[in-house]
Amino acid sequence: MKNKNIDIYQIAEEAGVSKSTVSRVINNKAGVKDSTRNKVLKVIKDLNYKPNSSAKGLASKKTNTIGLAISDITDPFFALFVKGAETKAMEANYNMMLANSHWVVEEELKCIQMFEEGRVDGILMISGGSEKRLNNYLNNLASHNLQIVVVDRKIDNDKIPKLKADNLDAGYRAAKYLIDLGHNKIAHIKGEDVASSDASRDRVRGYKKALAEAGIKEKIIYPGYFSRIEAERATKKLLQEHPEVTAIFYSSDMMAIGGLKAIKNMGLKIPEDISIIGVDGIEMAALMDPPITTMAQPSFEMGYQGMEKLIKKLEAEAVNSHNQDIIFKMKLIERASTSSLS
Amino acid sequence: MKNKNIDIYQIAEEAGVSKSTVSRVINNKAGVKDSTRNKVLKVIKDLNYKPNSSAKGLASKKTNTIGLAISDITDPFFALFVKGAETKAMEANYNMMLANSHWVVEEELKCIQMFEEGRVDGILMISGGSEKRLNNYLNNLASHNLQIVVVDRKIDNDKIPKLKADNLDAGYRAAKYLIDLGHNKIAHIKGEDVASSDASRDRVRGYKKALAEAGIKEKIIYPGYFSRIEAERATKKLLQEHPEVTAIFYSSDMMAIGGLKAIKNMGLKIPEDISIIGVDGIEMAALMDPPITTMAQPSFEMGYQGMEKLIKKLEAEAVNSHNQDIIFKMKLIERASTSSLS
DNA sequence: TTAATTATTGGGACCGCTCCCTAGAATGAA
DNA sequence: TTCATTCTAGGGAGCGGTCCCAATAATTAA
Repeated sequence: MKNKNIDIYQIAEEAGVSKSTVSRVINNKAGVKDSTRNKVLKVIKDLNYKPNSSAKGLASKKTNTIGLAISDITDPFFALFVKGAETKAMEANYNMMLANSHWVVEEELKCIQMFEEGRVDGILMISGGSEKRLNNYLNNLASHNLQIVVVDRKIDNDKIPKLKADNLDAGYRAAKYLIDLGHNKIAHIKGEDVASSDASRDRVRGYKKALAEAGIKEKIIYPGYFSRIEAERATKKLLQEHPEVTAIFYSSDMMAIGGLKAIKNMGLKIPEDISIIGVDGIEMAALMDPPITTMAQPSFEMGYQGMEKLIKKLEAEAVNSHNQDIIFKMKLIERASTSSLS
Repeated sequence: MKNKNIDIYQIAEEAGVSKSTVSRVINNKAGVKDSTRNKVLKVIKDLNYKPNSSAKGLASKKTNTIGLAISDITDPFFALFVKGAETKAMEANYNMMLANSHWVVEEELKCIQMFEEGRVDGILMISGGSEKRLNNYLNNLASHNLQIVVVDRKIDNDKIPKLKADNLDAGYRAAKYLIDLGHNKIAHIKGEDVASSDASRDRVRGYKKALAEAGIKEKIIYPGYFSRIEAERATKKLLQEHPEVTAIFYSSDMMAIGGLKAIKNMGLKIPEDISIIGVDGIEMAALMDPPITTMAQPSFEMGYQGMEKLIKKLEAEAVNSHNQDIIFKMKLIERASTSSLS
């Protein structure tokens, strides 16, 4: 019933050459007379032959696919990241396996394990999980010969290149921006409460640094857990407990959006009464009323370059020059949610 | 230098059995004494052995991965769809390859071709491309033994199960809802201009049907190309040319969001002056000011069930009962962007 | 207890492709 | 024209599993 797929032997026979020659042609290797090559190429085309990737992978130990592990594809930041990674992968003729960890470490682990079965040549991972598992990655890299590139993750292994946004700088500049506008009662809604997100922690540090530099003593920080809903609640609480606040720096745009709602609901005006600024640069922030000022991350670029670096490592083998980390600066996008203190 | 991966032979030797027995254990097949099984299992665990998927794929003609072809991962609707599909895949222990076609047919084709190299057991595809390529899918399914499930795509092949949202019904109910609110000057911003999107076309038909039923003669339709920006423009034009309009039905939430901006910019109020309703049910629509009423698609569910059907087909082989199509009804979510005509 | 069954294992032929090694063809030098 | 070189092309041994079939061990029936 099932249609047998054509294999390299059939091409060889049809073209009147050996499978070795066909293999050379497929892989574009030297040592084949042009006339022979063309003949084979024609047969391949005519029969619509597609080399079996499992066989190829088995024989060559190269699958030409890379595994991408992320936390949540519905998060606009990740989505853009994936798009960037995918774009580069396509360009370089790589396939991409996607695994969503839904923010839970167990699933993250499950993903990596799937990748370990020799399905991929390398792994690009971006996630904000706990540090505890880092050992595993070390292990994986060591025991299996998988190349790994991580994004926004602290890991102590110089074989693993790291890309990251400069979160400290982003936090610093966001707060500084508010300060320069004349604010001095500046609150911060941070991401995580516990120490599981480097990004959040660094942004908090940046915020503190800017305030310290400006001689502002009071640091008002509430946790928003990177959740819009939580941030909405936190904002309400914050504003009740600190009615003197005139500006809020949110560790993500989604949280800023939640905050915006809370602020409006309290009858306050943005930016007249409260200025708000977020982080991420997702499209949604620009569509709010008012559009929200933000520190934008180059998500697409991060995905693209992460994939690029991974592929380079894969293809360059020994060259160790590909192991330096890449730091991305965020970009301030001024919109109508912030204004100077009048 | 490279660490040789352990293979089935090493497990066999270590456990003092043959590779056949190890294979049986791995695949959980009957005919192995419990004591033997446990012994092998222990060795596998101790050595952290992971069967090579390429070898497995080659020998068994089963990769346990499915290919997902979508148009744009950064579109919230697709993202949720992917999440649903991914969730089901994980549950069933399948891997997922992701391919983004960026809305261009050429890339869509490229994706399929990658999938054809025996990397996947089946393809789940959702896209609004042109019909012209359908032949290819027929071909692919016929010549290679790939299972295919399509979403929101018209294709004349009863071997290919189709899932789709009931777009006609959605268009009908959206318009009907507006009519029931007392509106009778109802415009529609449709998706595509050309005949390339079934979804858009069906929604237009539903809109027309509702108006016809209500005895409303004048049908005001402008193209919005499923683009926020375009819809913003179209809305402006529409309102200039038809100032009598009191309600607009957009073929997508993103377009409704664009429209909302245009309407506000023209100094009109929503819903006092103009009621608007979208389609999709993306989170963003709920966050606008005012929150936008919409016909929500069960995107996650569609992804989940699409994947489920595909996997069932894969594992049931001959059983043809898995070929019926699945139709999803959309759900009206009333929000503040619509109100009755006063 | 012994023959007849049945439950467990081992052996070996592929799966479709890569790659090393060798043989034969073509080309160039002497 | 002959011999040394350089090109091309073919042969065959894996890669790490699956799976059918035969062999051996354990059970059961007679």
